[in-house]
Amino acid sequence: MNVSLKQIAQATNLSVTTVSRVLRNRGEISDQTRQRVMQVAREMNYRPNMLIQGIQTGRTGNIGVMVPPYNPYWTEVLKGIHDELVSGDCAPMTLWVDEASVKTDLEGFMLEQMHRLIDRRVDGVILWPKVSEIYGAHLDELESRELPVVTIDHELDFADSVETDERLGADLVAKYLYSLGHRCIGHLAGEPDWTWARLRRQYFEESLAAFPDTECVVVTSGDDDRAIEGARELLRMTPRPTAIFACKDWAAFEVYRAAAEMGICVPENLSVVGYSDTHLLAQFITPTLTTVRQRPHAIGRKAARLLLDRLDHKKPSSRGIREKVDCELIIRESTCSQA
Amino acid sequence: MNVSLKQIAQATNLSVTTVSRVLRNRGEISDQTRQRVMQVAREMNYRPNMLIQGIQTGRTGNIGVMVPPYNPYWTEVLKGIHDELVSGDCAPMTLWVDEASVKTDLEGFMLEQMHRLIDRRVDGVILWPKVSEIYGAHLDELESRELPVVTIDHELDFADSVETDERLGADLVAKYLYSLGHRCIGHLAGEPDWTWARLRRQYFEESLAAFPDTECVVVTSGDDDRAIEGARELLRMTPRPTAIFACKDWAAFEVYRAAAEMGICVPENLSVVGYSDTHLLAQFITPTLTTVRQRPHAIGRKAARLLLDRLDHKKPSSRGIREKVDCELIIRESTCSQA
DNA sequence: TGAAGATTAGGAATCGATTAATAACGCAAT
DNA sequence: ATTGCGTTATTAATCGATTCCTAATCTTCA
Repeated sequence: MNVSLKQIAQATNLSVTTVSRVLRNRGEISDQTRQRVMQVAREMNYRPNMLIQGIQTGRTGNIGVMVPPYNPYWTEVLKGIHDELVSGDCAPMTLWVDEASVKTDLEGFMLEQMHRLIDRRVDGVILWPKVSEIYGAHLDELESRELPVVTIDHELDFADSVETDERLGADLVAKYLYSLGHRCIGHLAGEPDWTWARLRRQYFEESLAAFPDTECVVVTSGDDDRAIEGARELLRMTPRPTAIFACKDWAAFEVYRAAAEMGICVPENLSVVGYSDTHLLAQFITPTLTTVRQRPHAIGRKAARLLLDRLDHKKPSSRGIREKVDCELIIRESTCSQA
Repeated sequence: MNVSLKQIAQATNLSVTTVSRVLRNRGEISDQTRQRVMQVAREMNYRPNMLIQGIQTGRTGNIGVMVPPYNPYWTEVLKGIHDELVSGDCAPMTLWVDEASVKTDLEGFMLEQMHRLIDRRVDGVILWPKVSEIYGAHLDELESRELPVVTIDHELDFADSVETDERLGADLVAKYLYSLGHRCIGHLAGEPDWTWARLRRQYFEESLAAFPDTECVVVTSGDDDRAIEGARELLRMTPRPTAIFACKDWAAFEVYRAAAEMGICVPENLSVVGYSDTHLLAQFITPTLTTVRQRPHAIGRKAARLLLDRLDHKKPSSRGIREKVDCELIIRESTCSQA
């Protein structure tokens, strides 16, 4: 069981106040008293009770994190968040919202999860929301309580945000494919509910349009399960695209499968580019995948940093800080030049 | 900002006591008063303060989770823990201990992390420790405070544990490879620091020994980075094993690489079996990998359940409950019969 | 009308810790 | 001996909520 100041006070024949002042290093205390308290505290294995500090100062040192289904990318983001929070003497409380496993009343469940965080008096929240979820009741709870919020890969008007520099990523892919000689390029886009999917598509179209004689054909893949249908659709087009930029590595893999079905060789007859550089996937499929490597750990760190700064009132007035994290193109075997 | 009972009391001209009794549904309250309080509480967006309940009842509803580096398997375990805790109105506080990124004083860092949890007064802790870390100071902190502890894939004498039924997994692999005609079989073992690695090896040797005319050659791979060396070593042996059982999917992949280097075809000249059925790896490498599928989500759930039961004193006296979760053999392309 | 009984609401203590204000204490100077 | 100063420790209030105990109502019936 845990030891309280009272017990230390009894053991030392001092008042609770004195013990508190010793341990917090406040006020004048004689050396003798100080050392006696310190020693007894150590012997009794005393540890401060942050619940109390939470009540008194209004700061619990806990940061809520609400994320949709886990995946390798998000695991890295979470690690980044963790590392930065811990370095600031805070701790993350991570709750998941798995759309797939919540059968009914998704909004209700999200509200429940948010209340779980609020009831525990988290100092702030890091969110990874979809556009379709923006106006949910759970966000009102945050806003009305004036809890600092940071979003990732998405923007909310009342919150700060961190995201990959999508413009840069799109530029890298467009420029690279163009340099290989590709002119008719397909894009397998993600659900526009996701900010990143929308931007990725928009910027890619813009980037490609900056090069002469290029054409961009877009198909939206929707759910992961149906990505292969989008891939088939792209490959049935005439003229057939000589390269496909998939909105994420998983979708790129579905392009591989669709191409295999139709007897199209990657990369000889079709160059494929993914996005994320998903661990265990991009490097291990055949052929290995050319992809845009994001920096999820850095993104997580930045999000946490932003939140900690808010808590310390380092950015008092400004609302809606937008941070971008860079990315790079990793060239592997799935792309080659087009004669 | 958050609303307190005091503010509701002022708004309704009642005492804090009465407001509390209404919201907690204790004692006799007139319908009129009850409804007035309820309405005001709703209007003011009141939410209970679990910090207070934590102080008073000694239960915060937070469960500490301490894990080493993230990987797909662990992400699933964490999700299982989360799901079960949430269903029991608790929340996980997950802290990582990444050996690779802690340069010096790993033990000190683990103690720090444990203190982070203890200072926040978690009700219990779920651990994934290595044998070499068992006698660290951070575990003493748990034991001396009598905090309920559940370990995963590992056993500590003062804690409950949940792990895959390694005996079953070893049996499945041994029986299957034997049935394919393999007699000389290699095992690429993991560091014996890990309980699972030790058991996996031990049980596999035992299982295989139960079949006539079989031979099991074992090489310990050590770190992930050096798994390929172990694989090479196995493949240079005479007689060369016709099948290799790798302690985990990642190691199996290294066997693929070593085999490729030496011009050995999988599965024609070498059958390979992995362990875990790691998402994104086992299904996507060529050839797809025969492997033992574990149930990490179920393992996580069970661990959390065990802890919640402890908290409710459902298993008062018994110490060291050992739960096993079953597994199954997923047969894919990396294995074939040996003429 | 008055007392017993049933309702309903409030006061005070409690949980663990912090902090402002105050009370003892020793010591030196007058 | 008394005043005054500086040092050191204690009392009391506070944070938000709960709970035991008590007080103030209102009924009801003799």
